[in-house]
Amino acid sequence: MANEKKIDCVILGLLSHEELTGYEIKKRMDTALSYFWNASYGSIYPALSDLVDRGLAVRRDGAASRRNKLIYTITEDGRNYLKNWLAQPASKDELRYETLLKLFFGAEQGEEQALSHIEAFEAKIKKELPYLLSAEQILKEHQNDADAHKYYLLTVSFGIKTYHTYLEWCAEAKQLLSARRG
Amino acid sequence: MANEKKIDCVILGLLSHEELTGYEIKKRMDTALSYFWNASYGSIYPALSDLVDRGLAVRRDGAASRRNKLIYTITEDGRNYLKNWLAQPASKDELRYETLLKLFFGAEQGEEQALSHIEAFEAKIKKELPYLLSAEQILKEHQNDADAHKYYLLTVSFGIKTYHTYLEWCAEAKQLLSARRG
DNA sequence: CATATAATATATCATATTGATATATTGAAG
DNA sequence: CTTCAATATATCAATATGATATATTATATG
Repeated sequence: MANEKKIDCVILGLLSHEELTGYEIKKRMDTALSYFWNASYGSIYPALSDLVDRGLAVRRDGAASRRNKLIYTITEDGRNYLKNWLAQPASKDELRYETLLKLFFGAEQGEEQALSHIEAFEAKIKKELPYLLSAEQILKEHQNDADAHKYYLLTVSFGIKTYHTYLEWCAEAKQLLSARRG
Repeated sequence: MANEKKIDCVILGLLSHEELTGYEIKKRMDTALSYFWNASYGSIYPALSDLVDRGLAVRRDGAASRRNKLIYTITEDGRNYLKNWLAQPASKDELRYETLLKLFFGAEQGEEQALSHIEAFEAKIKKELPYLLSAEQILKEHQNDADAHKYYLLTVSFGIKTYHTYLEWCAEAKQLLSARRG
């Protein structure tokens, strides 16, 4: 055990909520999960075929309705596989912030450049925050509709809290760097 | 441009501060950078050989002093390569938090398990926080010794701020889940 | 109504990275 | 004088990214 591929688990997790196409899975990833998890088409599509081969998901041809849409549904085995993975402690939580990395080596670049990295980061966070806030709004309203909403809300509130902290840090960091220039 | 491998840039960045062995690079990564960047031996050692081949670093045999220690130093070309990369905007900032991922799919596992994921996360953060706080202390005392310290301090304060927010969130999340049980 | 554009949809592949493991030396503790 | 932890380099299968190719459908615009 504990050898589960992450991509299989995320996909099964999303399929545990609803049946989806590969494209829709990527969209969910880019919206609902993007502030704590990411995946590319290059891992999603092969993983979907693999999950079908292993009987953890089934593929249905949605062509009846329109175009070559392939719809995936989780199986009982898939649900058990997911549950087994969920029962294990999280093996890794990590950040990969290129902004922080560039800032760490700031002595090599000077304050102007360091400042512009912070400003770009700040702008990115300010742009994403409204989406999280509106998601929170909607989730709070429909809190009792589905059990999944409660957990979704927990992760959204994590995102909102950390994003606010990021903005606080940006303000302080900018001040610290600017002050030294004057 | 903009095709720089991340691993090359982190290594050159660390070498811009001081000459290091591959093992020491990994150690720096695991301590000073771990809360915003990570890398494995499997990427460090091949990258070092590659950097030497491309003239961005030089390898010196430290065997004179002891054992088969290979010490790496950044070259002028290496420094220029680093500066060029630093001048470009950060291409990606992302989290990869398995804890949040498992929590997102909480409906499939129930509140007990969700709670234990949060508790494990909380414990991990509480364990790491003191290291950041002591680093902050030391950096503040030696703030003016080297230019690099100022930038290091910026990233450390980012870590401290976000970790405190994580702990706040943990408390709220635990309460939310526990309240519903009673 | 034609057509340009954006969104939907699947797929592949070279390149990058992880995670695990193997091997050996050195320093410190008991 | 031996065991244990730390130092040190290295490799490799498995995994994931990032970029790109291709085609269809829906929508907007002159």
